[in-house]
Amino acid sequence: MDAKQATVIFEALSSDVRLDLFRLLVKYAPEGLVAGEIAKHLKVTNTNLSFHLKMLLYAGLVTMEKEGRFLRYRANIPVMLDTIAYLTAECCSGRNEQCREQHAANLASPVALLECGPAKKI
Amino acid sequence: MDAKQATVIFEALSSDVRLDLFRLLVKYAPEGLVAGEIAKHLKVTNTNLSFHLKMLLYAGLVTMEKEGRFLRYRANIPVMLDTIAYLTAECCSGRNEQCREQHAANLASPVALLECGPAKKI
DNA sequence: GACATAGTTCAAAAAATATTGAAATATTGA
DNA sequence: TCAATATTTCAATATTTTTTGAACTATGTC
Repeated sequence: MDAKQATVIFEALSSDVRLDLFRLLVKYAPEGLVAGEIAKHLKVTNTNLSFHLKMLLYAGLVTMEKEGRFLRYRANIPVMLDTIAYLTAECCSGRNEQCREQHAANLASPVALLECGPAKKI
Repeated sequence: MDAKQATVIFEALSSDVRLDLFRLLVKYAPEGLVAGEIAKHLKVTNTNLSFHLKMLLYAGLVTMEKEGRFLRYRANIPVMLDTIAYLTAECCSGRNEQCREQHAANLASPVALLECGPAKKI
């Protein structure tokens, strides 16, 4: 994955509606949902749902399959895994061991977050 | 991390300029860079750089520290690790086995070592 | 064929984001 | 103190994204 593809994916995930949408499809994986079922779960008009689904499709985060007169959407998990791999590479930049240790420490004691890289935290 | 925070982070990463900016700061971690140094690396006006840095700060992805008359910016790696943990949880949603298989099939990248599933981080 | 259903596309309006130059703030050094 | 430097804030403009309702396409049913 390159930076351009990554920004398209982050843009796809940067709206409340679309993140909810994607998480819903993950929840209903691997069967997915048809558009009408999605509309029942989320409070958006059909038109707007189409718009956001198209953005997720463009980013490659979901797939679409025709099913009679329905359209079934599914989360594309491998693309999400590639995204995670990209962030993992970007966030540590060759300091993977260090980051992994500190992340483990973070999980062990969430209050005292250890720093990975810079010695500052918010 | 909740969905609201996640969308703010994805929004921060959804612009070419800001993704480049964040990756630059990761590259120069843990020392970070002062604003002027950043401006030399990226082709952006100072004003616009300030604007984008502020968004990354708001998302928590970078930290700022005063240094005489300079301002030093650093990537906040723990926040990125939390983001990866969030995506890892979102992408599999209780179907860890299935995702792990897909991930194994995906492992062309030498970097990605994350497993899938909420309680399985690193 | 006529009709209802599922979902999309289109065009316009509304809202949010990005970029710019000028002015402001703060720090350093002479 | 004065001038130079580093960087931000402000206000205006340009651009992009989101939302909406109406019209359209395709499928299934009677």
